[in-house]
Order: sequence, then structure tokens, then C-alpha cells
Amino acid sequence: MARSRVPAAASPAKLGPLLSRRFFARSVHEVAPELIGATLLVAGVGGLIVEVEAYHHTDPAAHSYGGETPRNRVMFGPPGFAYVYRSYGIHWCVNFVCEAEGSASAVLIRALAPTHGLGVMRKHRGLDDERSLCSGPGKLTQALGITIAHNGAPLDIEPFAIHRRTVEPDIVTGPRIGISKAIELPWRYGLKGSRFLSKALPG
DNA sequence: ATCTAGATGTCCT
DNA sequence: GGACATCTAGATG
Repeated sequence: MARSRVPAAASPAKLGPLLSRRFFARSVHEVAPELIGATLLVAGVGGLIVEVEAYHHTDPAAHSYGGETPRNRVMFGPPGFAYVYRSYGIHWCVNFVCEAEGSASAVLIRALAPTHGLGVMRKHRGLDDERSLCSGPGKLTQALGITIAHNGAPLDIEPFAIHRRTVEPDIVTGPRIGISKAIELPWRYGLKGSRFLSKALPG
């Protein structure tokens, strides 16, 4: 039997104003939930942010926890820039640096609902399934073409463009994924009911 | 549906 | 050498 209600396909929601660098100059725990429902575009390709995780310098699960290294250097810089790192030797993952210079805190972008440039994303991913295009941190960077070349790039200048959300979404929280330290902290934020999450959240 | 192995950069002991 | 903010393909219930 068909479901009683089929979730609407990811429709290009009305875009809010571009987020300035200053948007990120606050606690990761304020910024992370506010990013749910915002639209991330790289060279015009991307979608609605439906899942993020917050990481802070004082957090054992954060890359910056052990101090500055060549890899995490951007995390220790000013807010409003992209921190890109290689995960498991294979994938790229993208974070937005938050708070203040030296705070070394960032929000990991984990999943998008694809809205812009579906054809480009399918080509980058070598997949057709819309649901699999951006439903994970490594998937979305591949779909959008984000690589180490974007490490340290400002988030308010092309090719990056992040549009403020225009509606207040229902947000659910839970433990972060794929970490072994501080696993109890509920610093994963998701859009309630979204079918583009990397893994289900309550609600 | 859950499980496993394998891909391998960067940091750690 | 081992762990890790992951993903895929293939095997198995």
C-alpha cells in the first residue's frame, strides 16, 4: 500500500539573505541549530541543510581538542571560513568555523536535501537516487565538488553562498555519529522528519 | 534488514 | 602500528 502521505520532494525553498561571516561569530550551540533549514550552495549547487553536528575545542571528539596541527589550522582561525579535512583517507568533510579566533570550534555539515543543480550532483556522485546524493558528510562534499582546495575559503564569498532560512523548522537532536569520545553529548541537530538525514533521528 | 571488509590521509603512541 | 567526525559492495538473515 502507498503511504498516506508522501513527503514533498525537496523544493527550492524561498532563499533568505546571504549569511555574512558575522553570523558564525557565536557559540556553535547557537549556530548549529540555526543552520538547519539554511541553504548551502557551492557554485550554485547544493540544497537545504538538514543535519549538522557541533564540535568545540573543549570537546574530546573535536579535531581541535589536542591543539593546532597543519590539518586543523583553519579551525583556530576566525569564524566564517570553511574547514575541510579528509576522512578515513577517502572522503572530504566540510565544517563551518564558529565563535572567535582561537576558539577552534566548528559545525560539521552532515546532510542536505538537494535543491539546486541536481544534474551536477548526480554526475559528481555517479548516482541517480536523490536521497543518496547528499545524505552524509562525505556524500555532500562529493556532490557539491568540495575538496581540500576549499579549505580556508570564506563562507560569504563565491563559490560559497549560504542563505538564511526563511521558516522556523522543527529540529530534533541526538548523539553525534561515528565518534568514540563524548558519545553521549546530544550535539547532532536534524530537520524533523527529513528523509535526507544520514541516519534517522527521533521524531 | 544487518554485517563485514576494504579503500587509505592524518594524527597519535 | 592503530584510531578515526565515512562510504560502498557484497554476503547473509
